[in-house]
Amino acid sequence: MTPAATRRTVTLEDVAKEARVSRATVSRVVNGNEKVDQDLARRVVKAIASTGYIPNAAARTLVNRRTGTVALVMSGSDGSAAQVFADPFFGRITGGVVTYLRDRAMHPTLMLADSDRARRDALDFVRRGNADGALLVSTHAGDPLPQLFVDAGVPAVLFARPALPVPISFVDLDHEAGAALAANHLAERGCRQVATIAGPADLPAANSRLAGFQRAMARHGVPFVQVAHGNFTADSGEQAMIELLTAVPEIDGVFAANDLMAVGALRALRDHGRVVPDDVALIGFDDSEPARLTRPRLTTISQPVEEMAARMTAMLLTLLDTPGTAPSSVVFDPYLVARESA
Amino acid sequence: MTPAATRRTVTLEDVAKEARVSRATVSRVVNGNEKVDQDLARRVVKAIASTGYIPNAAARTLVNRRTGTVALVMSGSDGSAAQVFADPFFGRITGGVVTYLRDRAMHPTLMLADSDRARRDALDFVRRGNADGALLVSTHAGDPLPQLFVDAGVPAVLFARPALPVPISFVDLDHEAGAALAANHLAERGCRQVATIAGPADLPAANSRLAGFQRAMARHGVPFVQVAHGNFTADSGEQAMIELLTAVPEIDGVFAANDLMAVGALRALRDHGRVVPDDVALIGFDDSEPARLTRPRLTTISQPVEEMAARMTAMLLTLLDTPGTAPSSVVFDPYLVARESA
DNA sequence: GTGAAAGCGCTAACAG
DNA sequence: CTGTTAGCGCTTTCAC
Repeated sequence: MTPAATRRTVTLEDVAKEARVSRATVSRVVNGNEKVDQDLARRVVKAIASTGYIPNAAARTLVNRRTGTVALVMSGSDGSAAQVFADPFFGRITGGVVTYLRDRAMHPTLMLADSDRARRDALDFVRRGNADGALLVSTHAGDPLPQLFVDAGVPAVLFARPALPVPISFVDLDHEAGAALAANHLAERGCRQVATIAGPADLPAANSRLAGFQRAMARHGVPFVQVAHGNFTADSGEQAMIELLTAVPEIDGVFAANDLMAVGALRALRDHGRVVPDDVALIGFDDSEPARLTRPRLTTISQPVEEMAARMTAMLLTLLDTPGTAPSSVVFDPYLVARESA
Repeated sequence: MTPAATRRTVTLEDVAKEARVSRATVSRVVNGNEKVDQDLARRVVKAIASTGYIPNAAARTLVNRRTGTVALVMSGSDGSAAQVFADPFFGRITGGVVTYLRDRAMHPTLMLADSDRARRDALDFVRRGNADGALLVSTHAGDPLPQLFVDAGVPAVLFARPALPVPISFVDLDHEAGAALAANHLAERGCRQVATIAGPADLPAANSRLAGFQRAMARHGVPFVQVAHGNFTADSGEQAMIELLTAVPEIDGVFAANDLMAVGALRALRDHGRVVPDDVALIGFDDSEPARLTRPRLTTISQPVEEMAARMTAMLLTLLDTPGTAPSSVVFDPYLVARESA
């Protein structure tokens, strides 16, 4: 073999020279494109190896208009950086996205959109062509992010239905149905003094769960359910449970709008000498890791986050390949995972 | 205002024409670079606004050799995608990295290196210039990733000291000291029948914690500590605790090499009717979210992951700005967080 | 099938 | 201070 080249940077040109062909031919071989003569191809391959050639992504992108990168934008309420990443949700979404993307030789670039400035940055990131499109994990109701992307005509797909009616693709869960599952389970156990720990009021998903739960309980002859609000953290769940305990001393069933709050509720219940599920049955939502870590283990409503994230990614890639496509949506069905807490 | 341009893509050229200046001048204004005449600058700014100009990242990168992106490579044992992202560690590292990067207008691209193929992809990603450098979260001992990057001369910094002696920068924690902190605390409580739930044997950090614990206990006159191994998951911790309970029935103190395993141990302990901390004191490691969620709350050894991740990122950026720099390392000090479990 | 040549959009000397 | 002129490395018609 010839000694490895010491040049600052090996280009297509160098390979061409080495293989005694034109740049165009090397390009064709590199991209496995057209029909290139076997012999030439062999020579090119050898030249690539001997020169240690590595294609330059920027040059490619400049002409192809493709980066192989998508922005994964975590939209959080202002200044919630730490909390966003601490939530098990983040890991699950990321896992789903990465897993889907890697098989297509693509990668997500992480972005936090928790201020006007950050939102503009995220948008500009893809407008400048740093990414081909965006995956928006949008949460709260007033989030201007979706509209921002739609207005700019930037390809994007949402995780969670937009609160405001924005013409954009999204994946979501049937939150109402999930909450109804919890209500049914509680009712079947014979719970009558039922309460719920709801999520933040500015979060559409949280409201759907609350509404779904109330409606379903009403169908079971329980027209009133006490509600306390939390913010999806364990501590807030504990706090809410304490409130509930005072408001409804004879409480025998609780539905928490996510697992983390259910974990907090579990703590409060234990501290107050209530045995779960004997004294009070408790159901969470999400079926995330924490649900499996408690004692008793949490009965919960499963949300297939990884699968949803993968689907969202697939939708974005389709959108990228077929620009004109109209927005579409996919709503996943939740199901109840019966464990020990209810 | 003139009507917004409908052109397919607005370039510097268009802005120049609109402002009646040269491309160079526009470029200068855009980059806030040199001293440009106030009047011209104003005209340019106006033209940028009226044309809706957005700089093209690829073109820029092609000449600058900078992308503003760094690869965040999570190295996992083969085929552990899901587990990597489920670990609270992942979120904490990501949080630290994103937080540090965003102020510098940079972003991390996520990558999972859990196979030879994936490792090469990660390396090529930055070699092709998709990213300026790499942050390697390398775990297990045999990991070829660090060496791979060093051999290729690609700028990279590790999270966790490399098992094999590789000339590369890294941040790490003084695991031995952390374990010793746990040992001292247990000894001070008067624990004598002590055991530890160690991490995977192929993980340097886990071994250091084990060694540090054993050594410190020996200093306290406890020459032998029973050890059971887990794999850093809660389930494995529970399993290990069960083993320990049979091996050392009179056990009164346990040190788990991470919080997740401690959570599992807590479950086993409860199931066996042992009261924590009265019957047996339990200490975890990491001070991650789960440590705060249990009842009793976990006494644990704090590892400042976010801070370490930020520092690692800072080191990479320095390396990028000053290519010739010799590898450096920063070792953080752990401290004990006393809560209720010990 | 293969090569020549024309850009992709931008920055950075280098003159003026 | 500003404009002119080369490229950065690659893909892609378009002739041969």
